[in-house]
Amino acid sequence: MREPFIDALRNGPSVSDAVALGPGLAVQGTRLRFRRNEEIFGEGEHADYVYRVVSGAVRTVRFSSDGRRQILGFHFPGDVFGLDAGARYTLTAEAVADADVALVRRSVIDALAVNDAGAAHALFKLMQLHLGNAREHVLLLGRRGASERVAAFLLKLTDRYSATSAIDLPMSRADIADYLALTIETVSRAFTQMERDNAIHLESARHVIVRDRCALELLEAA
Amino acid sequence: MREPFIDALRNGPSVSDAVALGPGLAVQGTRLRFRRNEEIFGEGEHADYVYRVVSGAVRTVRFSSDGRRQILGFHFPGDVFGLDAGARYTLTAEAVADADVALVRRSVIDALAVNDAGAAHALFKLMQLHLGNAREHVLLLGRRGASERVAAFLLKLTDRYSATSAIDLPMSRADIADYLALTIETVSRAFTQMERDNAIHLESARHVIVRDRCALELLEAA
DNA sequence: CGCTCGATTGAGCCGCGTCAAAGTGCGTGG
DNA sequence: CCACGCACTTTGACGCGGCTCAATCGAGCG
Repeated sequence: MREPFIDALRNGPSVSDAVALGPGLAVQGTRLRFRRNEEIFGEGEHADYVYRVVSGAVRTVRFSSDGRRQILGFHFPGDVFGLDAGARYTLTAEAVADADVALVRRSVIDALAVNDAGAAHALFKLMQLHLGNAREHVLLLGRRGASERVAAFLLKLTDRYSATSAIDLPMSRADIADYLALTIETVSRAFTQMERDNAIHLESARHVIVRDRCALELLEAA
Repeated sequence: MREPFIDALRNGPSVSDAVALGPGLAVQGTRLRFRRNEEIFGEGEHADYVYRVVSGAVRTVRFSSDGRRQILGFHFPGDVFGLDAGARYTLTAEAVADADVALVRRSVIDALAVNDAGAAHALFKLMQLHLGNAREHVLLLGRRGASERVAAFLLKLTDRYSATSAIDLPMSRADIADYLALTIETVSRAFTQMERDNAIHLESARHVIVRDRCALELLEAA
């Protein structure tokens, strides 16, 4: 059993801090830093904490018995993760890039929800959001081809996390592939094809510039 | 805008009834009957009610712009649906077979949650359950071949809804295909192959008997 | 400068989708 | 009760999109 407060010693000093889990839902928490690919919590562990990304990026993952992995979601600054979970986590969370995360004891959250109906409602809203994301993910995997998936992925990133047309990808091609249920080769080919079609420009592998948003939206809908 | 109480007149008499949405979460509600393929609520409508299956079966669906549909889930007696949803439903619910459903005004639920922390917690647990199901669905679509998906589908049905090895399928091959993101032909071939392998016996198209559960589990994990 | 990991590109193959045609069961009406 | 019709299911032939295997390329870092 890992213990985040012990990790705090490994990862550097932790600070007590106000953690805003949602609108009207701020509680006292701790802050931790994780390095690239470091595990934040693992499937099956006691779900004693709820997390929020402060900086960097986090992925939530599940591994199949055959060794394949499926990334359930990427989480960026402001996103909450680990809230879904009963007694134990049902998935693993890892840092995609070096990340600062805030964490709050679940017991604190539970106590707050009992006394504060507004807080309980905020938690419910968060679950709605996560459920909606999971549903979109099902749609993405169920009813779209490779290039449509990649296009949808890029559009989602621009909409949520970037004010400009430039996207910084903190994750590898392997991460993208395991999120979209494709292979790295197929993802790479989709990027290349989009650049040929002048829909995007690959400044580098991890830095994409959206040239023609409409072209991507067309691809996504296909 | 459709109004369930008006539907009630169309569908027959409705009765006021205690509706148990979860452990320690029973409220006064109404009961309605829907016929096979009838719409219970549609994507985009005001989400004024939460539903629970009393008898029969219900599917939740989303349609793509290209006309393809994805079934997000099947709901059987005891299952709650329509709870996820903000102001409006984000998906459509239809009766797979003739179904009795209980419905409760969302305002009643909200009011209950404000005053009763236990009720709020029960609602949260329901959302956790739904989120877990959606995640399993992502895993199913992301990392499994056709026969593995069908095997997983059958096992899920046996585990949840059947005490014996006999499964009554209320849904068509098209429904199964749109849930598993396959074609009806591929689903049909998977069934046939399983029967050849003596894993199941197809008493009829809608009545499956599991002969070798281990074979199915082996297929599922593949 | 060279090593290593990640990304790209290419060739070939396989599983599932597509198209097409029987086959089956069930409800309806004669 | 039987005959018909329609909807659903099954089966077959074939093509294509994405996976596999393999080689090359490129960038970050010691």
